Amino acid sequence: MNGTWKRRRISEKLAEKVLEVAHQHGYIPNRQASALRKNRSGVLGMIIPVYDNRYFSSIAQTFEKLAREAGFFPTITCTQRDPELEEIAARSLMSYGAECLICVGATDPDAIAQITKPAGIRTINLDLPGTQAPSIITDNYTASFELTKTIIERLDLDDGQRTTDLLFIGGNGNDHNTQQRVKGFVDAHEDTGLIPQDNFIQICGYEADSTETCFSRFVSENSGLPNGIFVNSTISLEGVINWFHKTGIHRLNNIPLGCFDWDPFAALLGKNMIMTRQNVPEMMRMLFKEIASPSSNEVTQIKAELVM
Amino acid sequence: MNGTWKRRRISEKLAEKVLEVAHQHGYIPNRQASALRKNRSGVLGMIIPVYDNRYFSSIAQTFEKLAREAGFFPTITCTQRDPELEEIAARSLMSYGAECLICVGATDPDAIAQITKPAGIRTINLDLPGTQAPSIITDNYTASFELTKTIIERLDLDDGQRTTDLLFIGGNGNDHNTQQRVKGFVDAHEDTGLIPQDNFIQICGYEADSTETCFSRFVSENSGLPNGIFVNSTISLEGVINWFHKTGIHRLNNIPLGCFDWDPFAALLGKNMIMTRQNVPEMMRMLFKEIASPSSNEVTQIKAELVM
DNA sequence: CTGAAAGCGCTTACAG
DNA sequence: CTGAAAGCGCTTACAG
Repeated sequence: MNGTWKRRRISEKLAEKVLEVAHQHGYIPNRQASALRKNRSGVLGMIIPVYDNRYFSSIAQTFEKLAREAGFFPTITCTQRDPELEEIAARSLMSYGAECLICVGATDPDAIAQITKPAGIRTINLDLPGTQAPSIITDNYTASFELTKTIIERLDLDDGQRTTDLLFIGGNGNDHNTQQRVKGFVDAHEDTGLIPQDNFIQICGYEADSTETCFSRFVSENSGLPNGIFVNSTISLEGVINWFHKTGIHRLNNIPLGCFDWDPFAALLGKNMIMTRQNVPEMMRMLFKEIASPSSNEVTQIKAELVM
Repeated sequence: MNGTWKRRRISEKLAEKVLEVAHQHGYIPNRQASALRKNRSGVLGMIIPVYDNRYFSSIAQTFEKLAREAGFFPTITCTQRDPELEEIAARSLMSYGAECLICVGATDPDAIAQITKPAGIRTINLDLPGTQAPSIITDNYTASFELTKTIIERLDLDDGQRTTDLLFIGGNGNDHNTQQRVKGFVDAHEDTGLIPQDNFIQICGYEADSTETCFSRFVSENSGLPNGIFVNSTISLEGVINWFHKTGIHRLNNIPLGCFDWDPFAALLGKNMIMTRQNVPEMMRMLFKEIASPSSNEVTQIKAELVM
């Protein structure tokens, strides 16, 4: 049934007859048994924070397509940015025979590599880098630098003003991406001869709720809206937009709003929306190159695109 | 390692010692071998059209969460509304031992039930119904009726006008959901003493591109915008919004726009957006009820919610 | 009560 | 060249 008859003295005619009968009876090979014997399952596991935004859903969709085309069986599991769930999911995928584990935006990729290593299972990091496995990520610094510059150009600054009153909001202070994006944000200020205020950098988590709360507090402490906003992900953007929705959505039109990540509907909100679109197809291409021929534990950075 | 020691005369102390050593060595049980022997894999398979919209991504996310809570191993695969890929994916999931196959928005759910039946594998349909397995779907007729009524209320109709000039766009004429939504659309007209024009019902596929092309053609043939628009899914909405983006996004404010499906950013586009939000948590609750205790091949309809 | 054998559905090295 | 045995990592019915 698996084609090995070709290596035997079995006629094509007989083989076809057998295959035909098997097909009629609805025979489906048991890949679990095959995997057990061959010590090769063809399963490619992926853990990903969530499905419900364009960046991650597009990663999941492209990954599945390419994996199937390469003859693998893709299995994705979403782990809600919960490090404990990430470990459980990793073990579970290994239990089910995953040959290789792709960790997307994992809280602690090195901890997962630590689990897979003794079992001889490879790990590849995507979106957030680690040190124990090859990593493929966006060039967050450059993309953030460019996004910030573009927002600053659109700000309504007084002559001789040294500060921008531009707010950076959202993200996780412990993750590499947020750190690099803050760095790009700060450097873009300096590059323009401006300085960002300390309390204008609000790292309050990615979640919509926490971002909305944070933004609301910021506005009341600041006694008004900032000059412009840099939102760190579409997930956080939901929180910011919710605040505007509750307090007057038209105010969105008066303020330059940059968002790190892209969404087709969000891109059309307000008159001043600028979005960063990460290059998912290219990241996936690099991922399958890495799967096909393993390299060293280096970080590959992919350029993102500015969408206005 | 699997807990059966409790049925033997093995002391807890010894068991713990063994488990501890196994843990230190990074032992992970092989679920494929276990599944082979027990003839029970714990794998729950799901096929779904795409991940990249809120409705399907939320189904995927909730499914995974509940499956894991119920002790199953969820495996989702997206099949791009391609009937051939749906069959391949179904066979593939069966090969990997899926105990039960959940078909979400499948083009031909009965064809898949036909494949799984001989292997003794259950099928459950979600979103689109079939006749060979239990189905859990949205009450499309009622939701469409209500959405249409709400759009009609907002139309700027002349006194004595018999037609609404309200456009229905998007969807697939062969699928049950589109048929029911068109029925609700027509009946809501009649209920108001109005009639929909024939050429104002444009079933042009769900894809953004085909909807944009169709809308563009409609506007030029109609020599202008319709009075209002009923868009059949957020996927089709992307096409309509793209058209407005290219031709003047401000015009969105002047036209009541209803969309069957919900998206947090789309909900805030224009001043006249009305969205139908399908009740994913309730659908998932019913799904796991069905998984736990199989019923007959009936269709369960879940009410959707209107979001303004 | 418990050790050891049989067997799940495959693949492949080996004997004849 | 090819039939039949061994074995992948588990679980469980059975013998003693």
